Amino acid sequence: MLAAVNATEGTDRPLRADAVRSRALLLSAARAVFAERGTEASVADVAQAAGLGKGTVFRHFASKDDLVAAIVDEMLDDLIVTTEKLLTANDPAAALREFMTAGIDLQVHNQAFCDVAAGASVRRHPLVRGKIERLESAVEALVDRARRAGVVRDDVTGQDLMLLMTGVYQTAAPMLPESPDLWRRYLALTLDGLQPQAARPLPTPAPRP
Amino acid sequence: MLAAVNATEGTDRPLRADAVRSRALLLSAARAVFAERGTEASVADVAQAAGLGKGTVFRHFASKDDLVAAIVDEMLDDLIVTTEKLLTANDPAAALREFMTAGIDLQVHNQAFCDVAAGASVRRHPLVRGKIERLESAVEALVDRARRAGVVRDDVTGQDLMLLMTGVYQTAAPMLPESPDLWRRYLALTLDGLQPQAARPLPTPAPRP
DNA sequence: ACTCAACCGGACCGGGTGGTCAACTTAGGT
DNA sequence: ACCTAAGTTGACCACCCGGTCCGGTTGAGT
Repeated sequence: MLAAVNATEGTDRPLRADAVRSRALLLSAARAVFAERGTEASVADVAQAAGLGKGTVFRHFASKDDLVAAIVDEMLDDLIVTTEKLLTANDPAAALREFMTAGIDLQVHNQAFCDVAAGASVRRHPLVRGKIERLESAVEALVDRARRAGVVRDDVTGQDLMLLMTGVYQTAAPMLPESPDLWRRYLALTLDGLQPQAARPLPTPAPRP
Repeated sequence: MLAAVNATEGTDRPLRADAVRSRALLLSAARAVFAERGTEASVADVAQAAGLGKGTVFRHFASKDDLVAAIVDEMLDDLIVTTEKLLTANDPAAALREFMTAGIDLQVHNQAFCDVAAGASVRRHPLVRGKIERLESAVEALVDRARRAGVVRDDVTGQDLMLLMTGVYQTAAPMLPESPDLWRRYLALTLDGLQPQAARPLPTPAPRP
């Protein structure tokens, strides 16, 4: 009933050796299954991929949402590290382009991240909310720097960049099986639209944060 | 078993009066339900909205896919008419912009069309495939005209426009409840990227049709 | 070696899906 | 008025899902 020993360990007694092993198998399997089939893959599939029973999943994670959130959390950590590294890069324009490339590439290779980027309900999970906010501030800083360097139009915001990252992917997504690199075409086109030279006034303001 | 009297009528005996009425109620309900909740809304929900039993749905449509296809077919007809009308408009640049606006607006107000545009399986339905191809040629002609008038970069294709139409919507989609007009921002940004003046060479060719 | 709490597994539950069917109702030609 | 084929219905089926639970297993402190 109240066996909520999930999330970060260490708060309670240390896990037994077999439980540590199961947890690792579970996370690894969930990473693979959610990457391939998205967050809608079933708990039973994850359990089977881990070679464990379905009940074991719910021993380690109170709900499927918690399991998904744990995996998404990892992915966001990676992207945050990448993005914060880019904040110290020499070329602000290249840094911005590389952030977009990294974000889209992640979606191409990870269906679960597509779901998150496109607004899956796991976004509302407290663990994930916090990470998204941290990613947002890193991206905001990235755009600030590019704007000050005059390499992007000055009416564009960090949130715009986040949304465009998913939008560019979604643009190419229907053709993904036939043209796995098509997203680079639309990324280039979008980056052209972000140039200061291309700027015509935008009709709708960026939404409140 | 072989009661496939669906699709266009007239090939078989005329429908009985009550069947005509039921079919109309069904189509009308399906239009509303799928528009609001997408193609994943259940057959039972459509039946209830029509005030009919679930069995009646399957008398008129052999499968849920066929029902969805019938509704999507109607939507595509509307968009095709709009697009072909724009082929005779005076301003090729405005025509192109209006096509994008119409396509995105349709997605905003019709969840089922979002699903189709984003690659839902109903795209493979023969009825829908044909209509999409007809829409594609109309859009191709629209882009040709704009390209010849020099108002869009010359490396852009009709398929690009189709994909960008859904991409722009998807870009703004996560913010739709809070900012229902945000898509206009990203449409403007994308149109800026489509200007000949903004053009830098695209890294990936358009996919084979 | 013994013990017991921690752990595991899979049958099971309630709810939802697309699809089927036999019993009932009804339209419409005679 | 009547008869029959067409139409309607909701219970029913098989299958899937997330989540629960209890009986059997096992790790680890003694």
